Amino acid sequence: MATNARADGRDSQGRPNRAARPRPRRPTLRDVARLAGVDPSVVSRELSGQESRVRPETRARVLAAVAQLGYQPNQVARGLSLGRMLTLGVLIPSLTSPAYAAMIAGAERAACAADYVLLFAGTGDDDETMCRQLGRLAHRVDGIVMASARRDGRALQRLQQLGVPFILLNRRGGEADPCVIGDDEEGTRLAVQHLAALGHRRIACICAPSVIDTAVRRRAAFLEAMAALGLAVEPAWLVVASPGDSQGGEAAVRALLGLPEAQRPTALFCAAGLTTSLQTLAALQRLGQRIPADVSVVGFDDSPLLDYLSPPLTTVRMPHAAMGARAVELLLAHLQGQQIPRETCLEERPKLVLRNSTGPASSDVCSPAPS
Amino acid sequence: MATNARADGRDSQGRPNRAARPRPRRPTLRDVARLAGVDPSVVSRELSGQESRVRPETRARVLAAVAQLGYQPNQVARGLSLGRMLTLGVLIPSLTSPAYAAMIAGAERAACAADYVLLFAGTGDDDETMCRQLGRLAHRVDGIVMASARRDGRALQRLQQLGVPFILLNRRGGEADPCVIGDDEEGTRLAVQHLAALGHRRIACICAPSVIDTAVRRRAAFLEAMAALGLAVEPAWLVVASPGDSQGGEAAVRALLGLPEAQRPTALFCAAGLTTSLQTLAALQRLGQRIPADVSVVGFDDSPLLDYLSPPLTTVRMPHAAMGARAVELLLAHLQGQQIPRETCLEERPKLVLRNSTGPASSDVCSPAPS
DNA sequence: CTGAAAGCGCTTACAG
DNA sequence: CTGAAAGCGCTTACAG
Repeated sequence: MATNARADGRDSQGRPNRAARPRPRRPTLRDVARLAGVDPSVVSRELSGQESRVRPETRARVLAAVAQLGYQPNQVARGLSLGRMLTLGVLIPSLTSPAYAAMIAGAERAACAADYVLLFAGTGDDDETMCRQLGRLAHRVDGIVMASARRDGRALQRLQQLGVPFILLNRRGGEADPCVIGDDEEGTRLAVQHLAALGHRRIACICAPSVIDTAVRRRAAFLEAMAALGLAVEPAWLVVASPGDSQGGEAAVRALLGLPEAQRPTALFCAAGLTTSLQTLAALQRLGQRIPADVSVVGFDDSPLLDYLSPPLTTVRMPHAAMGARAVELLLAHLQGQQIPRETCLEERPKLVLRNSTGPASSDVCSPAPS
Repeated sequence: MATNARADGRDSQGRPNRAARPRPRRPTLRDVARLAGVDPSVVSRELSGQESRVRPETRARVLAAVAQLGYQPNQVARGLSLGRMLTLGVLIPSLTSPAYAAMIAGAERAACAADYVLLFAGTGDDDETMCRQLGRLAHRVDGIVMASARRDGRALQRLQQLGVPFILLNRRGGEADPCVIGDDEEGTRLAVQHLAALGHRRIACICAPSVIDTAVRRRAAFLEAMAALGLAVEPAWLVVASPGDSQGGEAAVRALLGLPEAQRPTALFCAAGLTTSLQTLAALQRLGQRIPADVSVVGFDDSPLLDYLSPPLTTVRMPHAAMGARAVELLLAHLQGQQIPRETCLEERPKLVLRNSTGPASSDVCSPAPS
């Protein structure tokens, strides 16, 4: 380390930390009123933007005083008075997951635009932690965005009991729980159609377990898309890999590769998220498969880092940031008394980001590709 | 999409959204007091944990009332009364950068442990946005953690003027600004020593521009480490790549590869962050270099995804989460009137995560490696 | 040990 | 248009 830390909190000149100097009292409404020679309520009215409630002459005095003191309203006091906190809570499984990080970034942007502020709470997608964090947040916010794809656990129930307006993000709820989800069905369709267009007829789907709401929807959409293309699906092609399992991708690959030659898929749609996709890719290569010559792979969820893989991985990119923003916008609309739809599926379409992990089905496929 | 959204905000049974139902009024201190038949101040004292200020008999009544009503104090009112908000603000360049996401995760953990809550504001590492977000946060928080490695801009000055206690995270400030940084010097040393131990004598260093505080420290530490090993450093081996520049890695590699054979580095220490490291790796391979056979590479900042690169990239891993946690802990200590050091360098050491991007210096190196 | 009062900084009917 | 008052939900001296 370059510089010595001084444990006495003073710098080399012996002055106290700037941050430790007595904090100047912030000017209040009353300070402004006194300086302008009016009643505090006048200042309040002027500042709340209620037009023409105040005489121009008075207003000038007030504004001058505000400027002179650099007055900024205390939002906490304002919140207490209004019975609103001007704050939203956001529960998030992981700040280090790119998908959720993107949702949060979008949420933050939307909140900022509405002059709301966001309180975050990490949950590790753990039910107990979610419940605890809900309790912590509930009393400081006007509404809660609960991001998670998990359907099990008691967090949703807790949320309902809390009496705080909320919206779910990235999962569906019961009949009365508003939610925002991405169009995972369309994303799945894009992946399957792309693979089919390359001539693949034996396509496997690696999905997360059914407690993950997105997994349920992707699996169903996969089956639908295959059926729509007239492609049969062997039960063995539907494999489950838990996103938390560091061996999930490998186990899935082994199961698939262990199938009799004629039944072995030529393409994999790995719908269980980024980590599992990477595991799958690595396991395939470790087991001697060339990608995409021997087997094509499409993953779910994107990352700029994917460009640097070899081969770079083709993936479905969801509009995560837009989802986060939408959740906040809807919650805010709801707080203002507007009706909001129970389920909102983003109209921003998922995109297939083409890289190099997919190619034409190898020629030893029994039947020719459909034109 | 599978389900129809009903724009009227009612479910298929015509009931209003759960979230739209009239919000039950939360019980207040007065409700508890009334139920327990005591004065609100008694309840307040009991709940603030001031021991033995209340008769056991009374306490029992109060606690029963609290339990019966499920009372939870309104933290905003509490904050207003205490003159504290029980809230910290965190400015962060990007929620989608793994390094900052990790710091934030650590910060959140520490805040949670102290019953504080965190307000986040994204800045894009843009000075104007930072200033704006500071203004937004300043009046709702007891203190601010400003995370960023940038030294330019007016955000720090703004922060100082605001009069809100603060701490910088991942950069040093002026003589009076408390900060928390990682031991980038040690991280750099690890990288250089590792490379030297493999027999490399011509080691290049790709750094971010000098407005990035960590870049300054890494470059200096690189020079020191090289000198300590008795290794000369050609000026041409010190190359600058801006983390924001999508071509930065490639340009650096071209410059280095363009050097006369005898002067060409056999190893690269890419200290400009994850993205630039990946660009560098890709550019090297695109230009026909085998890694590590022709050239060894060490990157800065880690990610689980790096395991899946080919070759997997050896990197320096900084204790980002611990840094974030420490910043919060120190700020909190400071808020309680404790003196805190002006500069805190994490004693958690950086780790060198060995993967496969480094190997012995190729045999055509002029001089043998030092034992 | 307990109660009554004042106050944190703001907002909003309600009178002038 | 402006002022005085009451109140948001809590805390904390100050008296009993």
